[in-house]
Amino acid sequence: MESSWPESLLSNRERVMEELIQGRELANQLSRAFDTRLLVANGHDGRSAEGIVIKILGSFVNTLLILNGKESDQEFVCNQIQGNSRGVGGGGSGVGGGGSGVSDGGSSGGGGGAYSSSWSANHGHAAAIKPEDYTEENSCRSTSTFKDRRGSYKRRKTSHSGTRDTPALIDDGHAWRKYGQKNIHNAKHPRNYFRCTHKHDQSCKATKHVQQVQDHPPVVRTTYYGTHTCRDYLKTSELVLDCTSPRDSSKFISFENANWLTNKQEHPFFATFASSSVKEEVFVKEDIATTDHIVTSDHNHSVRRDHLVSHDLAAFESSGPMGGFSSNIDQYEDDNMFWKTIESLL
DNA sequence: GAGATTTGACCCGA
DNA sequence: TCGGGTCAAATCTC
Repeated sequence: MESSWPESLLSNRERVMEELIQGRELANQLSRAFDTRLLVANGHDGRSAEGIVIKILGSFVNTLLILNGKESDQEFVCNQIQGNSRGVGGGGSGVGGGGSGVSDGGSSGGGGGAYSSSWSANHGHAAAIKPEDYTEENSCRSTSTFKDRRGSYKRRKTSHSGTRDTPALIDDGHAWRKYGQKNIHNAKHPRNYFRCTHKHDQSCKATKHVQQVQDHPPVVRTTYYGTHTCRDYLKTSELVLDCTSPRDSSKFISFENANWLTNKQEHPFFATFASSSVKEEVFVKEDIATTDHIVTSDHNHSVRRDHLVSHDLAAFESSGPMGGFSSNIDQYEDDNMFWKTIESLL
């Protein structure tokens, strides 16, 4: 089989594999630690977990840099992460933080979640509601005045993008603003309605509905509608490894809540470690329809990174400074063998 | 004072 | 007609 990988990447394959294997090992360690609650039971203060998480991040960062033809030093990467994780732990703002932004309750320490398969099928479809639909003519019928336009909207049709069940409200990396709450017929808990904070300034059509559907154990169902068309570099960045055939879907790794204002000019990748969030989350999605693996820690870290590997090609819109990453990797999509190996590792 | 949340009103589709 | 989705004024929080 002739590989389409360039020589530089071929020579780095082993290193990539080593990094990924190491990352997997570290992730397993962390997973075991949380699963058995050893961190608490043994009186750990969380720093051991932090170290593991940092190593995992460093390993994946190394992998990505290698893939991008850049050398890296894991120790340096870890230092970058640790450096930014100090002195910020108590605060936090933006999505999920205390203060501004819809925080999804700010209770992101829950843990696992699962997307419905419909996410993949529908993600990337714009919401049925379009700005041009909101004309005076069709949105303000009857006797409503210009000031009193409550309820004047065009109801969505089929823009359902996916659902996610989690034990608690989670921070999905986007800035949401609550715009409504309704008691639902035959439902124990009210449904909360959120829209993207950038609905108006960037015409982002993404919305979501959040409703607790179960008490014991608590299950919160988040239903997403539409896709984000906003560019919030202050809070969100996404890194994609769009490297398999469309049939096999994609892998993308997102680093969310990145502060692109910090050093972004010099190296946008490392700029992602300048976050000021309070949560740390490693989210590896193997297959939306089958298996989810989520490892979440919530011990007052300043680093919050989502590593999301999904099968949704359309999910990632080459956004912001990370766009080049995707294009660099795209050309190697024929090498399924290698990426299947990576996939199995992840 | 700015931005987020609450809450009742209004509209649409089934 | 009813249930659900959205709007927007009022209120709250920082």
